[in-house]
Amino acid sequence: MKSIIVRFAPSPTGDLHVGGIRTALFNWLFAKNKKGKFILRIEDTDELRSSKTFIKSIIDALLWLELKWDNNKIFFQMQHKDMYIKFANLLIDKDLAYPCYCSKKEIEILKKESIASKTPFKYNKKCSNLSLLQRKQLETSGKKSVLRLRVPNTGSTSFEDSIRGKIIFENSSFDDFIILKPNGIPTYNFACVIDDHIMKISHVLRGDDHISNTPKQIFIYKAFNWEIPKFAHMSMILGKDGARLSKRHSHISVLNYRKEGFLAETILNYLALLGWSTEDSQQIFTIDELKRKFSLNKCSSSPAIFDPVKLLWLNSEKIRLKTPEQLCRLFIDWLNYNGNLKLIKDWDYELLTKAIELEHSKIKVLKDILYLVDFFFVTDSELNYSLSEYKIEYSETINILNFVLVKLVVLNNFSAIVIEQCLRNLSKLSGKKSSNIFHVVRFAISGKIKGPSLFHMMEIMGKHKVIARIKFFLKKASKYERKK
RNA sequence: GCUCCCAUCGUCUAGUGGUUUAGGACGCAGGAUUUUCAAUCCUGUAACACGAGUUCAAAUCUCGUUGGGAGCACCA
Repeated sequence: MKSIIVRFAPSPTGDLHVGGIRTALFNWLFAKNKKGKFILRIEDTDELRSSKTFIKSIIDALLWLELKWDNNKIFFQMQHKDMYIKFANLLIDKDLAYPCYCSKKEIEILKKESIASKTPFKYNKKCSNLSLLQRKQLETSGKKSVLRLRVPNTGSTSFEDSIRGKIIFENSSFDDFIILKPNGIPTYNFACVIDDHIMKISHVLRGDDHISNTPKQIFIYKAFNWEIPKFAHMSMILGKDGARLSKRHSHISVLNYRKEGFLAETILNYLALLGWSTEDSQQIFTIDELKRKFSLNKCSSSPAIFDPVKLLWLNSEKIRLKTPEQLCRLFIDWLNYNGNLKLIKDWDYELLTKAIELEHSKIKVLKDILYLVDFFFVTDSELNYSLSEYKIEYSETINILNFVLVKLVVLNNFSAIVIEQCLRNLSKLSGKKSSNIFHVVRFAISGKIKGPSLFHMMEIMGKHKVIARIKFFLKKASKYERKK
């Protein structure tokens, strides 16, 4: 059996967006599932728009998502310019391609004419039958040429798409397209075929925007008499407005999701769900499960709209599956990635882990941890009391807190259970509603009206800090009241 | 304009002629639980684009209509 080799071939003309990552992911999953190879090829033949920055960001994104490519090296097309010319010469020798001396301006005029007459543009083959002598004359007169492929103008070309089934094109709808630019650099379709051939690519898995390139590429395969790989075209990912993500929303790099605190495996899991599914509609997968279960015939042929709300849900599910220790590590790595590690430089990691455990169910993105647990670590005066939502009146608040203080000071065992008992007793003793007591204490020590389980939060904070906080709050409150 | 692709709840999808009063997930609404916020657990909400045909039987097959998308570069 032929060995399975696939490739991901981005052009470094922009950051990798979710559409690009999905293509990479499906190729990678397909390779892993079939125990094949996954190759990374950078299609940098567009000299004008390609940049090193984008190459770096593409590699960074793949590394973050751990979509590792095989052979431990990256193929750059521009490092193999000579190879394309060699192959092109082969076609000239067999007269399957010919140089064309028409200038860009001449072609422009032809195009305008075809628009005016409402017929599709096709190159008029003006240069297709020049004699060798004529070519030489044009060349010595300084005329630049491109290389065009001879395309059959009768019959049809078809291929069996692994996702969509048979797709047929009439050959007459194609013209003799350009395979080599005047500077000797190949055009996309030519370079793609040469590379896929020399890399022994067995399956070409890409976005369905390439469907109409496929017959052109088949013309090239046939000209060389090469074996044609299997093609599979997956549906596009669209934005909320139903427009293709890769164009109008192209500024959204996947690395942005990293910055926001999404987990790499969330991105992969979610993207896998866009255009692929299992019979039981399973939603949450480990990466190993994805590798094991992925198959092309479960890929959908209709486009999918990217839903950030579901992505967020999935991320919180993934986060819930982590241990507090793992999350703490992930959080630190995330701060480090964003250059914000200094924000927690005085924080005690052991306390942080406990705090994370306490608020685990509320964390949707890593970013959330910061504002969810910061009150454990900041100094009393750094605490921002959000008074706007605070409901209980001043005198009552002072009253309760003074009671609480007296009770807490004498507590030897400052564990959640004991604290709870203590505060509930206080409620009975004083006749004050327990919910009021809890509310007031919560606000005094955290500055918030929402938060983790009160008694656990107090236990973790420790007796010393809890008492100090309450005292600090009382002082602050009395000042505030006097000002009023 | 030409060519190609696509069409099930708001969104992602299951479904490949009868097992379907169309299943799951996100979302949304209501309830239970709870010291708050979450989480959790129930319950509910909502779809086969339309029209012909094939068939005893169609979301599923065929054709047409409509709608959406992509491609038509000396971009990839």
